[in-house]
Amino acid sequence: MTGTPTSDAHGSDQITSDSATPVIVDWPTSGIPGGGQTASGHLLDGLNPQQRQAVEYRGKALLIVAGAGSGKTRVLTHRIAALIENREAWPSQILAITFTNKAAAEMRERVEELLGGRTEGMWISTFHSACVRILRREAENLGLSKNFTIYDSSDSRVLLKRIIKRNDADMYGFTPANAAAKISKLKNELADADSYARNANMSDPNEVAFVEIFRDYQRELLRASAFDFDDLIAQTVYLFRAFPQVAARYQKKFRHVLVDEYQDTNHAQYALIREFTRAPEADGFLPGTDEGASLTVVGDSDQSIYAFRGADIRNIVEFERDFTGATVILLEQNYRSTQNILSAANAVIANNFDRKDKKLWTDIGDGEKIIGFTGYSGHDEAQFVADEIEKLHSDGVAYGDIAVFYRTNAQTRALEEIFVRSALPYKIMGGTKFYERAEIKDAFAYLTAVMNPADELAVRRIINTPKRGIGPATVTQLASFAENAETTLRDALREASTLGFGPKVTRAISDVSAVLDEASALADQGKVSEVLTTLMQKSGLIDSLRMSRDPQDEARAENIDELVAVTKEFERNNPDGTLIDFLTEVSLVAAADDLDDASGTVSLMTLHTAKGLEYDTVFLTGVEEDLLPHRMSANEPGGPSEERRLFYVGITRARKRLFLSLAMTRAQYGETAVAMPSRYLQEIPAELIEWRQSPGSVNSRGGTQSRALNARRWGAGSAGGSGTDARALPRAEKKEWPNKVTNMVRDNGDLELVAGDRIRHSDFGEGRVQNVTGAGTKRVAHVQFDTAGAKKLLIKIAPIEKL
DNA sequence: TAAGTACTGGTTTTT
DNA sequence: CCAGTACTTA
Repeated sequence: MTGTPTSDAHGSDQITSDSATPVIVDWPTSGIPGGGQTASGHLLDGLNPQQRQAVEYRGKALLIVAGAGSGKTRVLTHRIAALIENREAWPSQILAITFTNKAAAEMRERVEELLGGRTEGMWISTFHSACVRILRREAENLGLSKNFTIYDSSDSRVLLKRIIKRNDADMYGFTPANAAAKISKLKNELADADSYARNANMSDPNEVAFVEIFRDYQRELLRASAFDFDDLIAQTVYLFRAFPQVAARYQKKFRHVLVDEYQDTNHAQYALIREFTRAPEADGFLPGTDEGASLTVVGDSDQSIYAFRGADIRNIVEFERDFTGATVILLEQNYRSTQNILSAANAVIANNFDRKDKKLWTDIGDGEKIIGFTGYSGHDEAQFVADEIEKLHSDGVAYGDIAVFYRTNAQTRALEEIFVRSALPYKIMGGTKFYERAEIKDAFAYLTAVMNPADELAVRRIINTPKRGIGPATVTQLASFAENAETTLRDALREASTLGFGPKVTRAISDVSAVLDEASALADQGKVSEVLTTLMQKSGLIDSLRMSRDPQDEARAENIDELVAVTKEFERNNPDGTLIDFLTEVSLVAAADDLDDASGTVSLMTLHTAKGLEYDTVFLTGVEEDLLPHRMSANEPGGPSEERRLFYVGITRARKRLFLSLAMTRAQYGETAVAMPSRYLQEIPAELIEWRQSPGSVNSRGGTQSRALNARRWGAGSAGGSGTDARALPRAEKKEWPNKVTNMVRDNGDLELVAGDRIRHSDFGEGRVQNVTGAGTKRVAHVQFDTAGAKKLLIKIAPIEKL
């Protein structure tokens, strides 16, 4: 222990309170390569020479260029474990930063496994969580509330919408979405309204309007004591720069900083890393003798897919220049995929110019060929995916080892419809749907209003939810009263009786105010779930949903019950957790629950979400122009290259089997449009793909002769040959394809089916029921169709009739 | 003020 | 196709 008065004065005991960790000035962080090699011996077992080097290297800066599947997480976790095991660092001196919550959770788990616990005090988190932690801890030193709210992008847009309207800036073509994008971009560059204004052409009214919006936006955030996602990073950087003694505490604490997915860091994140690894300044009491922390970054510029969000590929390309004396280690051996899959990936990515040539290789053999399929429509494609999954499953492949990828979330609709019909268990990953539902956001707004009364956005959201007769006019009056009295909207509610509203309105306002006060008192004693239930009951929200005659409101009430269950779960996991902790977690960890219950189900996700994951079998769907590359990025500089990397990321997720599929027509905005095969498809050597149905053999009018030939040729080789070929003829006669599943019979009610029944299905024609399994609404009919092969159908919603 | 209707326009990826 | 919006009416 340094035990100096200074560290106490600055509360550094707070930082290290989780253990008796000394803030050691002369801790041996570097220059002792191999110190205690024996101790980490088992940590080197099974590593190849490059991986081993990456684990053992000790120096100020290390860049590990890790190709897809080359074991980077393994290297990173082993490196951390070795540092601890060799007593080169305490757990609390480690800061490991990942890009997603999922990656952080996985890393923690694996380090824990290697060390048998002993990760107490280690910071393994995302950029955003780490920054929130620091900002909450330091907020009060800076005159900010530590109860600040974190605005997600939709909150930002709501706020911007009001500002734009107020400023009449829509005249200049500003929308909440484009203003938010522009502001986000600037914040990622560590620019603020003033610095932007200095460089902007202020004779352009457009620019003036924007600067105005930016300023107002930031002012409103401050007034509400709120940070948006980008602020979390940028404000932490500002904090460190403005208060070197605060920065020094963290610089002394963290001796080893490790950053995953370094290619996806933006400028603000880069600056933050620089701050963390800077040598701490003398703080007036202690000399600034310490060296900066050692930095390890892992990345692969071929997997940079977040440039659209400000990720700066130069951060990784210029790493050696930025950090003098840096060492670079290259990991090229792939332990994940078959050679066929890697060859396809290598061939595709080779088309990106200005990249360092890098070739993934494996010694596990060629494996199966990539399978290609072209459907008539998105539904046809989805049916293919479902059929193949069923086939694999009956061959013993677990659903949990299968994933389906797509470029845009809109593509899930067709997949979902077919999967539900086919009774395939699936889970959509990363779709933060639950937390985006209106009723859930309402519930959060109540909690937020309790935690941070200054948050006007939250108060506005709940003030008339449920409807209590407080209309926009009343809200505007309240807000302008607050503005004039230089107080908050929340406080204005308390003054309602003095503001001359009608008795009914006044009463309604005071009631809301009282409910918030009551909950606030409760919040001081902990128990998030009690705060929530109180709010939901006394505000009348839950009752209004239960009483409603809108059948959907029943489900909404259930969602709120579900949220209460989430808070209880939170209390179990965090006995000391406060309301602040809960709200922080949910605003930052929208999709972390994906980890646990995804087993036993097929995983559906976007290509972006897929990064960092791997599956035995991968279906990469919608490999079409305008989708991949997406039409929005096709014309942007660097767009097609980034989309190619996205494709590359998708391909390299597959361990054993890769399916590439596309459709000739794709439904969008309710209309069907003709789709073209993606340009990237032809970058894959033809001999690597076995086409079940190639793009050339299908045209948009339906089946063709060549298609039939083709289908027979490939169909003979594939197991069963059930679906695809046989459907060619009946389908070709149809004028329209079944791309509007929603319009069909959705509810067969209690249609009774037993083995032996004949049925007719709108797509598959006639067939005989073999078997019925499941119960209630989940009854599934196993049907042998005359022409379309065997299918599983969810009886309740399948478009079928009994004959 | 609230509820209901007609209409628009927008649609990439995410912490 | 959908959500969100503007406009009507009670």
